[in-house]
Amino acid sequence: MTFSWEKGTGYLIHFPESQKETETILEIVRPLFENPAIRKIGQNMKYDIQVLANYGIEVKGPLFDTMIAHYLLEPDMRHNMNLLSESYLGYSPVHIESLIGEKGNNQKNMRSVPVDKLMEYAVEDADVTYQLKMIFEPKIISGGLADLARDIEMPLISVLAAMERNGVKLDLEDLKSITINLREDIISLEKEIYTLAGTEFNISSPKQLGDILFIRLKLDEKARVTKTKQFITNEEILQRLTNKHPIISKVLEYRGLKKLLSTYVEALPLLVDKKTGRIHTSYNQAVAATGRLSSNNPNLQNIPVRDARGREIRKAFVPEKGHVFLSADYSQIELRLMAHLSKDESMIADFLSGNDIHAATASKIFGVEIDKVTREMRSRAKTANFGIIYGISSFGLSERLTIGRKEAKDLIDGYFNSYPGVKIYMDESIRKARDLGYVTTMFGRKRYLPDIHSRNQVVRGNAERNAINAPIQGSAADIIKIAMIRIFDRMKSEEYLSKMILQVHDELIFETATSELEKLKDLVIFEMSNAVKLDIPLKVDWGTGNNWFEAH
DNA sequence: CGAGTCACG
DNA sequence: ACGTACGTGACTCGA
Repeated sequence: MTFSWEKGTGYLIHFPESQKETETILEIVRPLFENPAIRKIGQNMKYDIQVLANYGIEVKGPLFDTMIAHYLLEPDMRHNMNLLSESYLGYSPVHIESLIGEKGNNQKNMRSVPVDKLMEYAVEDADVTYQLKMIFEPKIISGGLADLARDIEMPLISVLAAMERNGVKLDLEDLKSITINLREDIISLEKEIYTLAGTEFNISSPKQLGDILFIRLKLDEKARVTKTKQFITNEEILQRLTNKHPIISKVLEYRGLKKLLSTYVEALPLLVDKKTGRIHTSYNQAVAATGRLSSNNPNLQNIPVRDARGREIRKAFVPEKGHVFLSADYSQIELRLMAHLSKDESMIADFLSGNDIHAATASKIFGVEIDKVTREMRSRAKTANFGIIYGISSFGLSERLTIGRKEAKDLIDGYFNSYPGVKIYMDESIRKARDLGYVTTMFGRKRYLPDIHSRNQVVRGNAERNAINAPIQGSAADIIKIAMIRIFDRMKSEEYLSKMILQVHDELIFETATSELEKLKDLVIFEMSNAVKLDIPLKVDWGTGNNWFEAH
C-alpha cells in the first residue's frame, strides 16, 4: 500500500513477518494518517482507507484521490492508474500482475513478493500518483470543479468505505427456503414447457427459444429479429403473444424465477464474508457518467422490489439483534429537480399544492378536474413525466404507451402547453451543450456531450437527451451524496451506534440500534430534506422494519 | 467475450 | 428512411 503526502515522498508499508514488527510500523505511520491537518493523496483511496481500518487506523483529514479527480474531469472515461499514467505522464508503470500474477485463484498475495520488488512497485505507485495529482488539481480548479471535489466527492470516499465495511446481514435460512420453492417451481414449469413445445430444449437460450416459438410453433409470422438475426424473445415481445399460446406465460414465469434464483437467491449466500458473516458490496464512485454511484459484488442496488415474488428476497436482508432497519427515500426527486431547474411556475405550483404530482399532470394534459382523473389518465401522465426526465421523444412515448406517433406527439404538445417552462428549459439545456460542449449539475458536475454536433441524427438525438437528463439525474446524485456526508459526520460526532449500510440512488438504509430509532429518523429526514434549498421542498418518505421488505 | 435478457432507480 | 426513452451490473448462451 502506498500513499503520498504534499511533499511528494513515497511511502511503502510492507507486510512484515512478525506481529511485533507490524505494530512498530503501524505506530510510526498512525500519527501521519490520523493527523487531520495532513491532506492525503492517493489513487482509489477507498481501498487504502479500508486496509488501514483493518489495522485499526482511521484516516483523518482531507483527501485528494486522483481516480476521483479524473472522474470529475472526464466522467465518461476510465480512471485506472496505469491508464492515467500512460495518457498524462507518458509512462507505463509496472503492472501489479507482473508481481502477483493474473487475477483469479492463482493470484499470489502481496506478502509473497520479495521486498525489493515490492519497494520498487510501491515507490513508483506513490510517485505516479503524486505526479497525477500535480496535473489534476489545477485542472479541477480551472474547470470549476473544486467545490464539488472538496465538499462532495472527496469526503464521500470515507463514507463509502465505512458503508462497505459495515455490510448487511443475510438470513440464510430464509434464502434456503426460497431456494427450495423456486427450484420446485422451475422444474415443474420446465416440464410443462417441454410438453407444450412437444420437445425438450434449453429455455434459457434465447436462440433455441426463438426457434421453438417462431419456427416450430409459428406464433408470429412477422416476428422481429435482432442485429444478429435471432428472434427477439424479450419480455415485451412475449407479453404480446400471451394469448396466442399457453407456452408463453409459462416461459415468462420460468424466466422470472430463473432470474431470481441465479442472480440473487443462489448468488448472495456465496458472497457472505467469512470474517464478518455479512454481505459487503462495493460502491463504485467513478463509473456512472451522471455522478451516480454504482454497486457491485454483489449489486445491492437492484434487489427485486417491483414484483411480489422477487420482493420476498428483501425479507432476507435483516438487522442484527437489538436493531431495526430504517429506510428513507427522496420522493420524486428528479421531477422536483425538473420543476426547480426549469422554474416552471405551474409545475412548482403542482408540487406546492401537495396533490399527487402525476394526477396533477394528468389533470392538466387531459383537461379534467383533478378529482376526475382516472387511473388510466394518471398512469399515462406518469409515463409522460418519466419521459420528460429522460429527454422525451414522440417515438419513445408512443412505444411505452402503445399509441401512435401522432397521438404521442399531441400528448407531448399538451404537456408543454401545461408546463411551458419545461420546454424552454429543455431547449436551453441543449443549446448550452452546443455552446459549451457540456452540461452541468446544480453543483457544477460536468458531462461532456461531443455528439451534440453529430450530423447523424440518431447519435445527435442521444446527446440531446443526455443534455436534458444528465443535469437532472446528476443533481439528484449530488444531493444524496451531500446528505450522506452530513448524516455520516453527525452520526460520528454525536456518537450513534447505528450504521448507514446501503444507498440505492434516492434511498438510504440504516441498521439502527432500537433505542436510537426516533432520534436517528429525525436526523436522517432533516439532513436529507435540507441537503439543498430548492424552490420546492424535498420530500422524504421513510419506513422501519425487521427486514428490508418491511422498511421499504 | 459479445449478445441478449432483466433486476433496480 | 432512419430508429431512441436516462443510468447501472449480473447471468446465460454460444461462437
